[in-house]
Amino acid sequence: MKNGGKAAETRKKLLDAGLKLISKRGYLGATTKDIAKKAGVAELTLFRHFSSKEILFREIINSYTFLPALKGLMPEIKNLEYRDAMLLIADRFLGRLYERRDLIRIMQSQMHLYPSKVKDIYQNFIGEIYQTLASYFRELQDGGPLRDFDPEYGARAFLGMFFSFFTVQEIMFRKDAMPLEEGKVKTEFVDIFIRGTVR
Amino acid sequence: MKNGGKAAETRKKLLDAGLKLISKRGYLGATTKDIAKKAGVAELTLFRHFSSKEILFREIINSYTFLPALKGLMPEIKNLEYRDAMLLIADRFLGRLYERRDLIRIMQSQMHLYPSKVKDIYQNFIGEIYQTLASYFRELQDGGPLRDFDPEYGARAFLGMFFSFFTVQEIMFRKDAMPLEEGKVKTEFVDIFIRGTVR
DNA sequence: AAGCAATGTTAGTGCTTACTAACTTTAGCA
DNA sequence: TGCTAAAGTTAGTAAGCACTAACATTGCTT
Repeated sequence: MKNGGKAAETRKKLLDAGLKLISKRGYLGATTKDIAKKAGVAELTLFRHFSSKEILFREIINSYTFLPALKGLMPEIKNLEYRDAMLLIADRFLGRLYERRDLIRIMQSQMHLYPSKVKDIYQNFIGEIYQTLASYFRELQDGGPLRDFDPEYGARAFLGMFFSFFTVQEIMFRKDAMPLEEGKVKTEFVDIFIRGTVR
Repeated sequence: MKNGGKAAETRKKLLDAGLKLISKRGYLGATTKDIAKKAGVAELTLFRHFSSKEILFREIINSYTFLPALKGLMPEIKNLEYRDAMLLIADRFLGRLYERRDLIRIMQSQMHLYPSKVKDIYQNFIGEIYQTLASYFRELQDGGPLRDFDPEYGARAFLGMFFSFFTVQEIMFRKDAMPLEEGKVKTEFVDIFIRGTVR
């Protein structure tokens, strides 16, 4: 392994440690000393890789920005029935949220520090999902099985149910209050979204 | 006005200023100096009312805890049609969220600092709403117009749509991205919840 | 008018933080 | 073996933080 490879490895360790600590304690609560310790390097090494704490934070946000999560799913979905498609989308969406829970925690708690940056990320992630889902609805409305509701609002309603569930379960209380079972959440929410609640 | 009245007034000003600043900058980001300044008093006065910053924070959380928001609505609701009832609930719920947006911001970002305290508050507020709504569903299922879904999950789905909408709109971006119109949100979300999305 | 509770003013303490300087140690590669 | 990039070690700085001491001032109540 080259020397450059070692530096890149250290850099990665610092980004990982920073992500976890900041998501846990907030930007101000996570000290450079602790981040370095968690990464297993000297504090000075942190500053050799990132000239300030703020730059480290920016790099964390950048490097962990997630790629589109749903777009690649669309071809696959068009061959499914409506209900199965929605179940799949719910599954992937929740999965993505779980994968990125640290980043989401940061977004929710550090929004005030870097509003524009975090906004960009949010729009990359959630915004793209909204659009994809809304256009899927549009197709199914045009001569398809769906009634005439506003697709944008529908996408927000659907994803909002799951996002809120995720927030309560994972961000606010770590599993120890108001537990709902994940599998049942998917089917119940999807059924409500499809059939509504009246007989 | 008595002297005690003046002290109580100062105390209130400090609680108000603390709520706003902490909700904006976080617990660590809001300094006692700034809180006192915002309240229009000397920093020392803050410490004469609250012996430490942490105690000030606790008092803020305590004093702004909201009372049950939906329970009092139930008698009123039983005379309404299902759709009108759900619209009213949506309206009150969203209204309550707007009223308490500062506290909710704190809950979302400072959860990790005081998990048990904030958890209590959350359960007072949201938990009670869930229960109330779930039992309303139960009644309407028993020989009423509602089909047989799990009422707990239904309550979470319904309130989750609105909570998520509120979060995105008010907490994450202050109105400047992905705007949905509030009135339309209520009717679209309620209609989806009632009728679903298929024809 | 006098007393007293509440607040202001000024100056400070000790601690922690982000960040730096100067020098040493390690480990891969020519 | 010796060069070099990368990291370690130690010791520090300046600034900001929560919080305190000592004393002066305000204004309501009687």
